[in-house]
Order: sequence, then structure tokens, then C-alpha cells
Amino acid sequence: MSRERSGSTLSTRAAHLGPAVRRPLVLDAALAVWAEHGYRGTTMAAIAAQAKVSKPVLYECFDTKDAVLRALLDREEDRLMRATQQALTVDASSDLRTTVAQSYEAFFAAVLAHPVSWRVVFDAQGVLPQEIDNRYRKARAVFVRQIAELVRSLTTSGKELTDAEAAVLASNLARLAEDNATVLLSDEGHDWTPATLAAFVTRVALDAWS
Amino acid sequence: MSRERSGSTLSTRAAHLGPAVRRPLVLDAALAVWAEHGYRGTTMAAIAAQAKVSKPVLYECFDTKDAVLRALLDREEDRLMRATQQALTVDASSDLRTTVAQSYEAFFAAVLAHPVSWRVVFDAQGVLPQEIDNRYRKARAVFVRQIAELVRSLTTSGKELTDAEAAVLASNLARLAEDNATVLLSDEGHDWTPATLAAFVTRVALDAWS
DNA sequence: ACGGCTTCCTACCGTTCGGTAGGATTGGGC
DNA sequence: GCCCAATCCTACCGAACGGTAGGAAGCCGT
Repeated sequence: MSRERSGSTLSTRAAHLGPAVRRPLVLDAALAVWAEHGYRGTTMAAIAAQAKVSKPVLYECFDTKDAVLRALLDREEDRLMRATQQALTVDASSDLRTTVAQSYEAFFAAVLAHPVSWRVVFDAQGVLPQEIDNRYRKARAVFVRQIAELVRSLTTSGKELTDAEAAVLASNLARLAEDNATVLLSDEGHDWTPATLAAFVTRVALDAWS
Repeated sequence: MSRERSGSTLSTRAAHLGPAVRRPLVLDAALAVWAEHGYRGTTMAAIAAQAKVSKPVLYECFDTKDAVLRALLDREEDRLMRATQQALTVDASSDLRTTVAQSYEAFFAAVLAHPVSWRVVFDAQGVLPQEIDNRYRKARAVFVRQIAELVRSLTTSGKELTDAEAAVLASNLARLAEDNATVLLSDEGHDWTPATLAAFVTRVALDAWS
């Protein structure tokens, strides 16, 4: 409830920069607010306060809130893409496995280098009320832990997994379930049945441990 | 903007059911509203309208909006879990691969049987403003198509993939990237580096096609 | 039929948030 | 020094939403 500087009086007056110069500064402010307070906390008043500027100045730079968010996503997405794109270029001299491994590594490195951009562009963070969000995470954690347990109890000896590996694998299996459920329900998903899709995703996910 | 019956006059008067009897009906209404208008459209007024009841009646059933949502998630989650749980039980007589395949199949079947429950419990749908959401989906689609292209151009002949399979595989690879990026940035992710995580997820995802 | 208790409805309040009107301040050109 | 255009700020509006007050309508026992 302690929303400091929520939108009222500014202490000092901002410099005369004009929309063109201030626009990137506004995006910086929006990014900072999003990083700290999540999507729901990213209000025009909060962005203005972070930029040390009044709301009408914001509206000189961007016509609407959606315009701010779009510009922000454009910029941060571009930042991430430039960092990974070269790795996604097809290198005819290497095989698929090497290419995929390199792409993943480049992507993960980019995420570590720009964690805030990552959260803004891809992670749906802070969109739901906190209590609901916590609930969701907790439920998923239980589910994943159950899967991890199952995986560990069924892996053949000789191919044992560390705790960290089992946790990641379980999380991945759960995520694949969610992703493919979405596929199944989407407009393009009518070629699949639960059986065929399950067989396919099992092949994707598990041949290394079968 | 045509929000019918947004909260004003009701045409007929509802029956005298009392909170205990009406509570499940309220949840049904909330589910229907969520299915049609997404999370953002699920307001107390909309739920009341769908239930053909006034807002104070809602508040007789549930003290707060969060309470409604929590009860709804409890119910729908339970519905899905009951449908998949038996498949997740460890069956010592079968191997890991079979168990995973059966679990996936049970899960997908449950999702198909209760698509609305699925969307409410797992799919973050309609939380973002539509324009932003469209943007996100479009960006991801481009990304996934690029991956699909890459996968097809690199698969060794003799293990060719259909279009549908390549699309699903590409979507899965992208989702794995997102999931593992989250792992990498989470509190438990400090044991991983981009390189080790990339190697592991490649092993997870791709040994079937290497 | 009538009292009383339960249940329901209309109409409202307070807050938050996107967006705007209109006046004050700055600074560059002369 | 003075003027004018560009820029910024305070103060406000209206809509949407969660939540509530207070009275009307229905139901049941007597």
C-alpha cells in the first residue's frame, strides 16, 4: 500500500529534452518499473515517476499505454534476438545435434546477460494477483516433484541422474505436457490424438533414458 | 465495449437457494465467464450476470474475489488431477518409457475431456491486453517456424519428419528453452551454466534424432 | 393470515488507472 | 532585455472495478 510518488507532485522540474530525446529514457523507466513491480505494477503513473517526469510528458512521447508497451517489447525482444540469432543461423557444416546445443547455449547466455529483457519479453510475471500466482506455482511445484520422484525411481541403474538433473528433467517433462496440450487444443492440432501425441513427445523427451 | 448486463438491473428475480446451494453455481458461472472472456474479463459483475444473480449474492457465497478464484482453481485442478493421477502412480512392473508415455496420454486425454478446466488452471489466457498478447504469440510463432525450418534442414535422411511433427518438435524445443531459462534464473539454478544446461537439454530433447 | 427470518436486489461508495485541459516555466533568437 | 515557441507540471475527468448499505420480496411456522 505504500506507493511512493504515485503520481503527484514532482520535487524538481525535468530538463527540456523533447519527445524524441526522452523516448528511450521513458522505455528505460518502463523496463525498470516492470522489473521491480511486474506487469501489473507497470502503470503510466509509475513509469512517469520512475522517469522523473509528469504523465503528460509521457503522452507526448507515446500516444497510449499500449504504444509504450509495444515499443518496450520491440526493443527488448530485439536485444535478445540479436544475441541469439547468429547461433540460429544454419551452419551446413555441422550436424543437428551440435547446432541445437550451440543454439541453446547462446540463448541461455543471452538470458543471463539480459535477465530483465528476458522477463519482460517471455516470462508472464506479475500479471496475476499474487495470491493466485503463488497458488499456481505451488501446485506446479508439487506436480513437478512428483514427476521427479517417478523419474528417479524408474531410471535404470548406470544412467543415474543427479538431483539437479532430475529436477530439470521433471520440469521439462511437465512443460512439454503443457505445451503439447496447447497444441492439441489449437486450431492446427486436429491431426493429433492423445495417443499419437503422447508417443511423439515421449520420443522427444525420453529416448536418452529409455 | 458492448458489455451486456454489466451489473445493473436484473430482469427476473433469482430463486431462494442460499449460499451453500448457490456456491457451486457461482463457480460454474465463473468458469463460463473465464472460458469466454479470459481472466481479465472475469469480473465480479460479469460472474454475477452469468449466474443471473446480483453482486451482493456473490459476496454472500464468497467473501472476496480472490476467494472465488481460489475455489474455482481448486475445483478445476482437482478435476484434471483426478483424471491423470492414476496414470502417474508408479507401476513397478513397467519401465520408465512406458510409464511416461501412458502418463502423457492420460494427461492429454484429460485435457481434451475438460478443455475449459485446462485453460483456467494452466493456460495464462487473456491476462494481457489483447494487442500485447497477439504480439507475443506472433513473435513466438516466427521463432518457432525458424526452428522448424532448421530442424527439417538438418534431420538426417531416413528419419524424416512430417510437417506436423516438425512443428510440434520446434514448439517443444522453444518451450524447453523458455523453461530452462527460467530454471537458470531461479534461486535453485545456480548450479547450472549456459553450457551445462544446454548440453543437458539437448540430451533430453534430441537424442532421438541425433 | 401474519410475523419474522432468510435471501435477494437496486443504488451507491472509494479507489485505481488511463488519459487530458490549461496554465506555468524555460530557453533560444533577435 | 524581450518575445515566442517548445516543453513541462498541477489538477482534474470519466470509466471500470471491488465491495457495501439499506430496503424489498419471498418462504415458513404458527
